[in-house]
Amino acid sequence: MSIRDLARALDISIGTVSRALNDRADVNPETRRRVLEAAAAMGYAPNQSGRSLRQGTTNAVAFMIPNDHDVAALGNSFFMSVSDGLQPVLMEAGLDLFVLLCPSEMDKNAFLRRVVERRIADGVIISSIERQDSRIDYLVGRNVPFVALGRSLSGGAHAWVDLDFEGVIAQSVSRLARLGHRRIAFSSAGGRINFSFIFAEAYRRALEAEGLSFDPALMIREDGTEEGGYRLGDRLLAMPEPPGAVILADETMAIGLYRRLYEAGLTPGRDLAVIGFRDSPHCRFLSPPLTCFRLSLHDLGRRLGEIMLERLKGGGGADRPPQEIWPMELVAGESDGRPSHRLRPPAASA
Amino acid sequence: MSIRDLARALDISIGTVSRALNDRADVNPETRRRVLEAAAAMGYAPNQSGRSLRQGTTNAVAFMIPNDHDVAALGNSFFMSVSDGLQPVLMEAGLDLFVLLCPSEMDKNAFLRRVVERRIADGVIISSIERQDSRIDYLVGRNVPFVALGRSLSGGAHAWVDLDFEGVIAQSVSRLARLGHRRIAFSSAGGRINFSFIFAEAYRRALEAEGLSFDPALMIREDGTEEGGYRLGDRLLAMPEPPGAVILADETMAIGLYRRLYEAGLTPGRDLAVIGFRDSPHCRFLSPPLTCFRLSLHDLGRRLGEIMLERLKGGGGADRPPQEIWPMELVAGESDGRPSHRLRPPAASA
DNA sequence: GATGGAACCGTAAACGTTTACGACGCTATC
DNA sequence: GATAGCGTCGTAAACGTTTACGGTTCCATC
Repeated sequence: MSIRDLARALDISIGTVSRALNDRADVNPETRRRVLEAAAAMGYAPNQSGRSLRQGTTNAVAFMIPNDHDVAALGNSFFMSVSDGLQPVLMEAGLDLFVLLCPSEMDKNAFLRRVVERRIADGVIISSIERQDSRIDYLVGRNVPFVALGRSLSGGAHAWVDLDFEGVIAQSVSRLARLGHRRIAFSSAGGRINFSFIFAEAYRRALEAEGLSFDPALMIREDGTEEGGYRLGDRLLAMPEPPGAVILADETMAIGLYRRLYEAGLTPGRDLAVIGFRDSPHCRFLSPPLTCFRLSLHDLGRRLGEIMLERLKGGGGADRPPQEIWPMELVAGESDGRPSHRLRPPAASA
Repeated sequence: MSIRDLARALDISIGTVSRALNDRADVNPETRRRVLEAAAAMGYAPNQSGRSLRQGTTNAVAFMIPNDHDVAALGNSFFMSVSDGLQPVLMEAGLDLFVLLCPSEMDKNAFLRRVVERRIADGVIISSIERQDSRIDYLVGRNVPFVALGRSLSGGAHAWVDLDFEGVIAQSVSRLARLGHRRIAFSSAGGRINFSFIFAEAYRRALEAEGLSFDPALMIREDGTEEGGYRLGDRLLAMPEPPGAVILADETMAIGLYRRLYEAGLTPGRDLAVIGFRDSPHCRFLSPPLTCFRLSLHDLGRRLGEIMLERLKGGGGADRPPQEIWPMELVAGESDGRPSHRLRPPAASA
């Protein structure tokens, strides 16, 4: 079922069929109608490989997301929501969206190179951006249209979209300081992901802005998972001089942290102030409600699509590529009360 | 950077280059070495469109997952984990995996047709199978290699893999009955998804097997989300004759249900026995621990990949397509205690 | 009636691969 | 020394499209 069959059935040339299907000008309206009708009737759709080969374009955009274990928690709901906004924008423009999962064992650079060199997509969206990310240098070097979901020190004038980590931390610290907190801990996953660095830097600056001193012992590295949050609770409880508040770089941690606190007979918000990061559905049912920050991932995804289309059309022209930081809005819960000094479990203090 | 450039650089014919790259027999080992070396040095990778066009095969498998709102909750962790097992198997065989998200506004059938007709992938994995699913008829009719993640009444002898819903319900009901429960509710999302029907049917049969009577009021339809679980709690509390136990078709509901119970001053396991479905990471931190069922989604994904490879190789031969039901193993928590009659909130009973 | 132009359509090349086929050179055999 | 066979390689066709180019028809104009 190729264009040839369709042409034969209609007794016209394949050139005309192609023009009719592609809405070109120089074709008789009546002919176009017949072609479209026959195509629908015979269930014809152009072979994408043929088109790609001829046009040098695949009509597809690849969204590369890592399947790492540490991102699995975050990634799930996060990337799905983003894709949900991204997809319709691309589809509107006649582009397919291929979500590509980079296997955990495979090098992200090698994976990306493979995708680009085999010409699987016209444009790429990369995520989980590292502080220095060679994928960006590679894409810039090969002049591949792309958008990064996350900032980086690499590259330079490439398009990216990112969340306002600085704003989140600044708001959190200042809010806690207003409540009277002077020892505010911060927990992040570390690693090479750039937002870990941004978070850490913003944390120090925010403390400074509030006139609070920085204590290295209060910057705690734990996975951004439920388990990580549980272990964070362990560590906080074991500290000789525990903080009165903790800010989480990943709200998923709150689930584990809450659990650990409850096990110790403590209540979040009363015995330890907790502020989470994103207002994710899985945390919406924590009790007491978690203070965190809202952002429409759907809108973010849509914007990502728009930028992608721009990059594809522009062909890497002289226009400044957009670089956007999306603010997040505080959602006040009841998890971040005034300081108390009850963090030691009752058993220990008895 | 095509095969022609590579051939020119090596001063041999493109035919030989192609044979060398594709590990064909009739090529001098020394020549092959030179070709591979040059390809690596010059960063050459065969253009996928060219290959596809010539071979009539795309070296890709499409994993079509819906982006519906009701599956968004389930889908997140579920599909990611499955993909994580699936991906390496395909990659080992030189196949790319494209995760395709069907936009919520778009008809699933139209989306699938588009994918198949444009020859985007050699094989398809479909999910969220409905009781009668025309996608299956379509794929069978067009002789497209595929595996369904979920049973259906449609099709017939096609390959599928599914979870053992019957076993889960039978185990849950019998376990609760042994604990002395006689009024056991069941909550599922309904809709056209086949597992809703399977669950409902299995529920009735399991009651019968235990000599318990079926009460339509105890089959409660709610979304398989946190919110759905919360509303389920509302409804249970409002019942004139509340059940002593409830089985959830989606463990995510447990999060909302727990919350609602706590708000009413009630404790899962003591005041209401709760059994969830899957042992998902998001429920692992519920307190008291949720009784649910374990299954390695990673293994399931791997098996899905193996079956896909089989289907692609077999070319739809005379062999029986595999149809597998994966058993799930009970993980005893503390959420399913003996019956009590304290479901009415203390305020109401006081 | 010759000419120009517009509207429409057919022809054929090109995209980058793979692969059937045949050609070449060499060695071993009778 | 002719021949067969093997190992290696080049040639060219084919996959399904799109598109530049030229051709045909028809109508309007001078």
